[in-house]
Amino acid sequence: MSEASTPKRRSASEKKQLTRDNWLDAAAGEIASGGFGQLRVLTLAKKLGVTRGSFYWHFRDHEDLVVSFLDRWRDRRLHELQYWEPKGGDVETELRQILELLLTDASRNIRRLQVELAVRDFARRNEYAAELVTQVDAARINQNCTLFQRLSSDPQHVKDLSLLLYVATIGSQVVLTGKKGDEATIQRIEDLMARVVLGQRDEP
Amino acid sequence: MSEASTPKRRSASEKKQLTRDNWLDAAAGEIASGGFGQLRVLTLAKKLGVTRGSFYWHFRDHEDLVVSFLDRWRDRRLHELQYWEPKGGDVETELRQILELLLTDASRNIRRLQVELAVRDFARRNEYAAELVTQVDAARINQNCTLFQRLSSDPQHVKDLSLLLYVATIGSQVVLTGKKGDEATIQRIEDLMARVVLGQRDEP
DNA sequence: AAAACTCCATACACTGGTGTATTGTTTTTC
DNA sequence: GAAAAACAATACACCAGTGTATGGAGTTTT
Repeated sequence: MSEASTPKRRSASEKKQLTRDNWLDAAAGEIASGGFGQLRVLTLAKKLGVTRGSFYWHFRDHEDLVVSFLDRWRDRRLHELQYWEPKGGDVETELRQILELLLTDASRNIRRLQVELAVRDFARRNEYAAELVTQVDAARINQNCTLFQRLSSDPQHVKDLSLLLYVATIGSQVVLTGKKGDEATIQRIEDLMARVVLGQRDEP
Repeated sequence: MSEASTPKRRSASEKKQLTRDNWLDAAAGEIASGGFGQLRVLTLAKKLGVTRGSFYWHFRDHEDLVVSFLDRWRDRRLHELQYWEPKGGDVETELRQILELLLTDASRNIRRLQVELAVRDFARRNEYAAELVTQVDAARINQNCTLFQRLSSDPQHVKDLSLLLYVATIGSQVVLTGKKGDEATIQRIEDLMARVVLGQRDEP
């Protein structure tokens, strides 16, 4: 979080020293492709071109790595919500922006998506991860609520719509996992959701 | 969780011999709680009160167990779709039945849900599992389509609604994973989805 | 009842992974 | 520029898990 002056670009030839964050970045790759269950410090070390001796300098043990990774993930997910304020004057365009952010945009960054799904899966058997996931979920749904307040005056209705939208996006990310033709499908869901939200506006 | 610590000799007290399906059932428990990554034949053997010698008689190796489990899962998921024909004369009550089946009913059987989520997660890094999941997804969405044909005359609209409903259900199962107050939340989603589907009826 | 088949136990070899201790090599700091 | 601190390599002990080979114990077949 606090190192801005040392970007530490390490290529194979430049043997720069590693930071804790470098290890976490490498871990992200492993977690994205194989989940937390496949997270091996040995594999990470090979990937970074060092031995495990380095790892046990930066981290206490394997669990320390996992917890640190989860913490960083939570912090980043919560922090990024700040920049989500849409700035379209029209209500409909604003909604479109939100939907695009939640669906199209999220599906493009497959690495981030894979990590999120891995964290969600891990949360099913790890108390700490589950706690962080609920925090992030709550924050996001709450965020949607504030964005949707312009669409309806009924607060309960706003909450319901936010929740529906959220589970729909998560479901899309789970079901449509990078297959062909998913782009178009996501677009269809996006359109439909927009129609749903706009159509349900202010009718109790 | 706890079993008799006498792996020594299985006394002839009606100790029935194991079948392939018994092993698969035990595997379901492990997969539900820990995912495919935690599937150990040693643990299974302990759970069943035998040693690994038995396992390697019924299965060629660990992979054989996984593939067999996935096959059985696919077969059962496809087969159960047969019994989903709702028989409510009214269109709305029929829709309600479908929704209850997809949301409330599915969330109650947490064991089945956990297994499904584990399979989905495993599918992200296993080609074969991914293939089976797409099969099941397609079959279910298609099923929803046939059920929804009574609600709209536009086939594309029917497809869209089916897909939206499906991703919403999956998303619910992923997000609301057994926390407190989920029953009520699911009920709200169910109501909202019903309003969405009925409200969007036959308007292109 | 002997042979054959089915199912399970035991023992062993082997792999891949963790964690620790110790030493070696760079960077910082004074 | 030397001491100190940060980082990394090596070697080791150790464990959990797989797969295989082989030898039983029950049951069924002939």
